[in-house]
Amino acid sequence: MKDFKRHLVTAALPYANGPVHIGHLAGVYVPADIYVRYLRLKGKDVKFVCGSDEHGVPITIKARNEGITPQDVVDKYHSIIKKAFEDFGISFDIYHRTSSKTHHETASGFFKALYDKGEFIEKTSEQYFDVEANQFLADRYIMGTCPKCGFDKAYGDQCESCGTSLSPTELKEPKSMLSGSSPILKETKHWYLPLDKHEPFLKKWILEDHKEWKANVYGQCKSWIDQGLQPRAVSRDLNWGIPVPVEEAEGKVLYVWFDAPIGYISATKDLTPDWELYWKDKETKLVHFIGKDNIVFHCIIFPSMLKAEGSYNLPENVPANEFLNLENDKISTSRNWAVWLHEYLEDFKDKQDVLRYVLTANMPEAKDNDFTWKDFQTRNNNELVAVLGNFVNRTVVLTNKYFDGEVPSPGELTEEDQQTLSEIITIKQNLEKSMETYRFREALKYFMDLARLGNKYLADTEPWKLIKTDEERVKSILYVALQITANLAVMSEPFLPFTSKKIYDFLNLEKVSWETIGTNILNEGHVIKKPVLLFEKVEDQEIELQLEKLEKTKLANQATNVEPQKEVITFDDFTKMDIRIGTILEAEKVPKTKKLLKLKINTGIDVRTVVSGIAEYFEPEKIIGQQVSILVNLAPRKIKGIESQGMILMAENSDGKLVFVSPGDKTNEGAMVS
RNA sequence: GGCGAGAUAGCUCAGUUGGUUAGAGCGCAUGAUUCAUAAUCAUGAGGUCGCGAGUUCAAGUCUCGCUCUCGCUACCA
Repeated sequence: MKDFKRHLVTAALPYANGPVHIGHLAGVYVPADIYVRYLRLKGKDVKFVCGSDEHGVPITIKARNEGITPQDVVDKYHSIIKKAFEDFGISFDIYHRTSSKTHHETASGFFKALYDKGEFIEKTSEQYFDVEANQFLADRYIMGTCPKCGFDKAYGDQCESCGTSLSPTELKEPKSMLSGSSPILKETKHWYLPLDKHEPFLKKWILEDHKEWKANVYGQCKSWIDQGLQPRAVSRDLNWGIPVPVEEAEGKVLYVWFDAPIGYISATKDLTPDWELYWKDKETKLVHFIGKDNIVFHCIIFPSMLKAEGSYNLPENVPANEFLNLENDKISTSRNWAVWLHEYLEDFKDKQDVLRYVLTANMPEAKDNDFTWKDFQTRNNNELVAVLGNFVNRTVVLTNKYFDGEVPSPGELTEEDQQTLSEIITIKQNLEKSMETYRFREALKYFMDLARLGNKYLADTEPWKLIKTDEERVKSILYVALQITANLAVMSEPFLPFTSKKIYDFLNLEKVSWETIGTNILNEGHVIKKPVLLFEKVEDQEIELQLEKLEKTKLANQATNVEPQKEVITFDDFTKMDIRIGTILEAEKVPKTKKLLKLKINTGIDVRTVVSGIAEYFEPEKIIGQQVSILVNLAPRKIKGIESQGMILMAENSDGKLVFVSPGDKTNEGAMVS
């Protein structure tokens, strides 16, 4: 493995429209922090940069909804996020933000450099423009009638009623959400990064030169490259963001994914005047820590940008984690299904390390993992308290009890003693190997092995018995046990920084470097203090409290999930709809689809074919004979080449499951619903 | 449906280039121990490595097909 002179480590920029939760921590920030702390302990020259990603359309929408400015939104979440990271000991050298002046200049300059080199292609297309507000409209700012379901409040990118993805020009009667006026189509020019042009380079760089990347990362990159890369737009018509630094680009900003990764560079600039060393010197190793949703940006797009510019380093590795679930359910900000970092600290004061430990031990390195409170309790009680905390405590207590807290001078060490001490070095080497290959849960396991080794050593040597007969021997034993404890203080620092500090404190020791591991860190005669408990048990009731909290969230979601009433319609509007009771005669899956069933339905009027997206919830054989409500006078529509003549009425419950709307008692086909 | 990732002990997961009797932690059982936050230590039970073929002297590991889970994507009136 090449030995680099210095390291630059980045962690994905969190998007500043909400606080951060355990998923963020487990996926990106804890592993990055462990890695960086380890490098620092080894005396490496390392910079660890991150910051808030503060541009993009969702922030402007949130601002509009809350009646505040986008700057207010990002100010609020930037400070919440920044504090959460500090509280958990995520040791950034700088936590920056993309709304800063430095970033605007850097991103702007980066664009200009590529522009001047002719690295972009320009394309002109027609987009909606609000004449009153004098600006182009983002897809989300256009509302109109959905061409598919007729819902009159569909957005330009998606109809919330039927879920269809749309493009703004498909909407009927489009209206601007800014002024309410009808927008006009107007030509607008945008700049594209021709990823296709970089394809040969990416192919070699990733597929040949970086086969060591994690399977999920390598696989996803390969899939993208194999499918052929397309030019990607790097500008948007929006007024929140970084203006495109070209004369003819008034009212345009850099697309958020273009500006966000440049945030790593801006952060480094504000951190050190030597920033170029960290970005451009070939002796610097660049590593991006991200979640799996960010793989394409960090492995394909950002490297293409850097390559196009020409003077920057490319990442040596991009260790992306999978996702963390919570109690068997996807973590979701909008559904409030998460453990928020600031709330955790309210309930578990000063227990940052417990969470860091549990998240590391169960880190989603190779596949999605599940966080459960029960597991949290078990790991705390059976591993942190029983193995680590207990070993340190018994060693320090014994030393205080037998030798008044003075590190005893050992006699001649037995083979067992030496064996045990040399084991520390083996553990150190294993741990280093894991760290350097980004296997942090494995590294954590090795660290815990050291505490286990200590417990075993004490059980085997039994100093509490020997003290009655052979005090000299006990001196050697506690000397060895104390060295293990001191080694634990050093080794725990990357994983459990708060705990590490506690151990150092009562050992009355100054922080030492990684390379001290395996040596005798505590000198004989050195006086240690009384121990403090490193961890305390988590009781059942604390866990129940958390589970209740989640249960409440579930209930609250069900309550709030009820859609508000739609616009009032007249009786005439209603009578236009012809809804009948029908019976399903035949049902079969539409080939090559996941959700579609082709149904033959006896409507009383006739027998007709209806295509319906219910295949995920019903097996075709089991719904034959089922009575349903069917809208019979809906205009026919072709779906997957089959003409669908009507629409089955379904109710969606709070779990998202579909149920038939059918009469309570068996009714004759063709009966009208009114 | 397309693409990617995953499926190994009751639970959570390792298993790097195919190589002896498939490992760890937790849980469980039995025993030892009492310095320690009733914490520790030892031993043991427990696996058709998702299913089915194939390549090989040898397959958890490679190839093909299938099933299920997760993510992206398409389909949903």
